[in-house]
Amino acid sequence: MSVPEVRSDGDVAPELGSVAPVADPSRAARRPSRPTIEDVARLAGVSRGTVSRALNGGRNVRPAVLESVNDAIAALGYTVNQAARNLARGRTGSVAFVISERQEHLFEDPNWGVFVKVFSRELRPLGRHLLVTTAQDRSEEQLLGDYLTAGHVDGVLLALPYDDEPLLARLVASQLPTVVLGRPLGWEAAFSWVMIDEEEAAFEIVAHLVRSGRRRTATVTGPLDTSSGQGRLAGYRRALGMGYDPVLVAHGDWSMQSGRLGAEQLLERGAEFDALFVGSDHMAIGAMQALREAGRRVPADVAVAGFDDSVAALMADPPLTTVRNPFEETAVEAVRILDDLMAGRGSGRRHVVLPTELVVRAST
Amino acid sequence: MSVPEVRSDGDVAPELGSVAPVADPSRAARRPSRPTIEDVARLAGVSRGTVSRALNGGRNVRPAVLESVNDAIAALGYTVNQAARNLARGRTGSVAFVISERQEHLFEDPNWGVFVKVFSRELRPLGRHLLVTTAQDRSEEQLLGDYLTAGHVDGVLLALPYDDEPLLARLVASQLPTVVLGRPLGWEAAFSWVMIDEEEAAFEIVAHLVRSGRRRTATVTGPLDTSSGQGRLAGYRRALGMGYDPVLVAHGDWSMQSGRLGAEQLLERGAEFDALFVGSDHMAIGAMQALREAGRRVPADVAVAGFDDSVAALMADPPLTTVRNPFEETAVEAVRILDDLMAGRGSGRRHVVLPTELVVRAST
DNA sequence: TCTCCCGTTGGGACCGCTCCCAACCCGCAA
DNA sequence: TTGCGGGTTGGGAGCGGTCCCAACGGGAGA
Repeated sequence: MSVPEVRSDGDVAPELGSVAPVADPSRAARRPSRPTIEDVARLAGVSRGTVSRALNGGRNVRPAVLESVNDAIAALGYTVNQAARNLARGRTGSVAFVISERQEHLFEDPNWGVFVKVFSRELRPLGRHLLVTTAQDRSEEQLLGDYLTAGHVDGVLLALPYDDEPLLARLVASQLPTVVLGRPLGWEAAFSWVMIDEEEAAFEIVAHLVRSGRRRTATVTGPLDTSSGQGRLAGYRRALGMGYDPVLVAHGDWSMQSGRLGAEQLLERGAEFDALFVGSDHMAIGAMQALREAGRRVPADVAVAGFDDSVAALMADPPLTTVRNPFEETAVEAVRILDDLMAGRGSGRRHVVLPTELVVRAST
Repeated sequence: MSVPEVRSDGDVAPELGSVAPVADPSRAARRPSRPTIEDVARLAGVSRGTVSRALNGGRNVRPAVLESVNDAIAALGYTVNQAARNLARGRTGSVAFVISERQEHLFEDPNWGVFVKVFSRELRPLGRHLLVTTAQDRSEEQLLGDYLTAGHVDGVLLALPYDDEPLLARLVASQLPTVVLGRPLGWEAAFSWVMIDEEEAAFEIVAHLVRSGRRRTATVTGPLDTSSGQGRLAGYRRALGMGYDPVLVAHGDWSMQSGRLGAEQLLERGAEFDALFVGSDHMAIGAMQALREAGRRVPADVAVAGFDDSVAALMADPPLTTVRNPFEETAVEAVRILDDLMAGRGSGRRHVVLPTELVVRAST
């Protein structure tokens, strides 16, 4: 796959000069062994059990003892061995972030990078790792399902599911704690999820277009087998009311390229419009390219609005009016819920809807 | 932090209707226990030790026995318990991807998302997890250093280090297997790394500008305390030879905004140029915005070239001429090297330089 | 035929932690 | 003084693997 142009296996730190390089005696250099709970116990003059209690909340440990244990921990630089703890507790210590997308291009979107970042940050204090997994197609999805339900993870954070996701059925059956990012169409009651009110947000941004004097607003939707695609279209439709006209509706798949195609379709079919609401910023940029190539000016001839408030919105020329999608808050909330689920706290599924915000820029 | 607009703690699957919801007896719902190596041994009529051998390469196991063990594994749906294996092997089973960036805006860049994706994909068959960690500032970096060197991970994949990275010193001291993505300035001999020939790539793209008839090529560099920033500037300089003129050089920090500022500086100081090489696609987009606002047309008045061939290059108008940065291959190679390092295979540091490719588009 | 050796195999001894039960201690009511 | 009960504490029994050593068996060489 990769063809190294140059590859030099250098000696061990030759730059050390006259300082004799330390000859490593053991083959698979095992790091100097860490202090264990036993070492802490010995130093603090208590038993393993007491140290363990001290480590886990300190309930039923005398304050004086707790303090001496903590001193010992600090003195030795002790940190708990997660593998041992996980084995003893019967859990795996990791959480999977499942990105069940079939389109490679969705990785272009920096938004999911925010999820990775926030998940890992929020999971760390919970003593859990983030395991990023992806499934490009059905067969990979099958394997992924096997993996997840085989007990390799304690919980699942699921991104952007399609409504026909067979994975959803397996997750439900396996009773694996799961939180869905977005609304799992058709499975709303079976899962906990965190989402935004797509419809309301779309309604507001289209209403903004109407308020600013635009007479006919077209749209390029996201894929309609996603809750986001559906919700945003519904909001568009509600905002236009009687003015809704199917000739003004084209469809895309979230990719920049599909936004371009969508706008081209609208133009080719002779639809007349002076505003365009696009289902995502990425698609909006593609659409603007198509409009420009067709000689339409933005916003003079056509006002363009996107969705998400991703970096792309600022890269566009002119900068895009859009809706801020609270990715960070979504991620934080999802981890919180998942933690409750994994700990067996609370009852049943949790459903959270986060607020969005209209961001007006020069494109409208 | 997040203020849920609506939050309903639903009952347990009320939609099940007349079907009585299963009352969960155990508090912290422990999943049905998985089959263990002991179960496999019993079913296959062999001992634990033999199953273990079969699981780990099957050396010194008779083919017939190996087969019956594999049958038992399949029949039971057995998968190894990583926590137990890690405990027994004295390893943690995870690898940290350290993003030691101070600028939040670097998360905008979808490039590092590619790293996350490829790392997790490549690490899975090695039985290791990817732990994504970040450090925004020095104090976080301190904590991160504590964490890494406390034995929580078996290896480190380090992204985009600055030359003053105190983290580098700690990693060297701790002897933690580490692979750097990019060249660790001043620490080249102390680490293994995977990089591209920044200088050569920059040389080629600037030479392309010169070849296409441009007389004066300016540049907006990346931060000069990074190897990428330095290397790309060096290539620019070498390509211009005698024509190098400091007045044509401005500096940025990889962000789109800094690209804009860099171009503005060049214009303000009255530098004359008909071509502009920008250190990254993101910065190039910012620079193009500044040029356009100053009334310069791209590419008619000024040809603009970027670097990385990220999605942004295609979002630009016109699409950017750039250099393809082989992120995926870099990630694959880095994991391969890290695996060798962690296993104690090979000797010393490894240094790999991957090839790049000039991508010519409409901006030049 | 009798060693010797090597490929196989079984099973004991951990790895480092949590969980749980029994023992202990001490204050307070009878 | 004795009995009782609850907060503390110690330590045994795993959790599910790997590793290593001893035992076994059979073919090759003496």
